[in-house]
Amino acid sequence: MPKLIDHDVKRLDIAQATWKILIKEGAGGASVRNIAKEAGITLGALRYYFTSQEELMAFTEELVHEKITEKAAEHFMADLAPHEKILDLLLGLLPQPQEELSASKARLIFKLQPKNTDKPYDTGRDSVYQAVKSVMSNLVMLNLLKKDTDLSLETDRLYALMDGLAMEGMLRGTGYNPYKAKNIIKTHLTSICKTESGDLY
Amino acid sequence: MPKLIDHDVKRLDIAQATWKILIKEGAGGASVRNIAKEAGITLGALRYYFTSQEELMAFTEELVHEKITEKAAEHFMADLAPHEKILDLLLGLLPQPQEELSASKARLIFKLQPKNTDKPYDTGRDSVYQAVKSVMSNLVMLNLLKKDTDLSLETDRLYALMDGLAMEGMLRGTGYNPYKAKNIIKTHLTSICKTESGDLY
DNA sequence: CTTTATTTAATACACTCGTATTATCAAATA
DNA sequence: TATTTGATAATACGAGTGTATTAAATAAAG
Repeated sequence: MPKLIDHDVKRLDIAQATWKILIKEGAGGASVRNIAKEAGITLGALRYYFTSQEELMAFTEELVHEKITEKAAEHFMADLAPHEKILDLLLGLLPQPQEELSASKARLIFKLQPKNTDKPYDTGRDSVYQAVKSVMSNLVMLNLLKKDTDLSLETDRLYALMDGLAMEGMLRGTGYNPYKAKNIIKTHLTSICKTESGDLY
Repeated sequence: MPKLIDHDVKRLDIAQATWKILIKEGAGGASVRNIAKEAGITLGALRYYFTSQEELMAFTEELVHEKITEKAAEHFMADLAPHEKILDLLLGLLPQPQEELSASKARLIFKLQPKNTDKPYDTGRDSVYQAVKSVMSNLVMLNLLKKDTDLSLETDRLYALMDGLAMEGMLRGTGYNPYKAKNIIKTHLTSICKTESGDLY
């Protein structure tokens, strides 16, 4: 009977506005009023689609993680050599310059946002950690890792490196050099892979 | 003529209270009222010692960086084998469990705090970056690095790794395992150092 | 056209924020 | 002791926050 507005589409619109605000002003600027203004709706309209700010944030965070997981899956299915695929995948997890809706930055902001629940951060729900795990698992399958590699340790090492690089990418506004990040990841992959098969990276 | 209260000592007290609040509640909880309560003084008293919140924050951030630089210098002068010194130094830059006033956590919080100035983050003023640079520089002096090492790249790689590990340490409350971090750093140092001199780490 | 459910808009409430103002208290000098 | 100056305390102001409430507008169904 009412106006024909797709509820889910509108929720996506609002979540994207939230996303945009988060990147532009950080978590501190993500007030419901700011978000409503960014989405071009009023406060009441926003509250019609999301009954609380917490719900909106959870929805947006989920959206960001879905986007990252999706992107990683696409890279996995690319028609490239394994080492090329892996390199592209990892680079895709970092902020890109002039990226309007950076999933990497948004993920970091959510990750660093202190939840009122005092439970520690759950890496199991981190899309980037899952992607890194997949990458390492693939390297094992392809028998590319050096002998006597501690898989768990190397997974955590690569994960920490990715988080550090992502942070660097987020904090540096314009003067961020993605080529440097690419070279760092290449160096890292080379150092954990067997050397016998030549310089893959 | 007045009460005999050392101005600078009191400013340090307040800065320490700020530090404590930052770690306990994050940057969002660091309101002047919260800080005053933590320091056991009133709002007016706080404003007497710091004319603005911004000044207080800058003072506290400076204090944190001084503490880190100091600690790193101590480690450098320790009477240990070079590789032991370096390992201890790097570990000292990470959050330690049950550490009341963690300089590492406080530094990260400041680093991630979006300044109203839109200038990008200046690594030159980051005490941890300086420490990492010193470490790498030392490895060069001692001729411990592998041949054809890209010093700038490896410095940035280690820096990113340290930031990632520090983040992990900050986000995990109780379930944080410093031994894992130690092993990761050991592995990393081994991978960038020459192998001929045996397993140093 | 009227009804009805959906969507929007506007305003209000209680709270916290940083800052400012003002008066009061304490102690060392004269 | 009186005075002066450092230090403290209490309160207020305007802005911003999340949420709640209520009235209005919209468009499909009868």
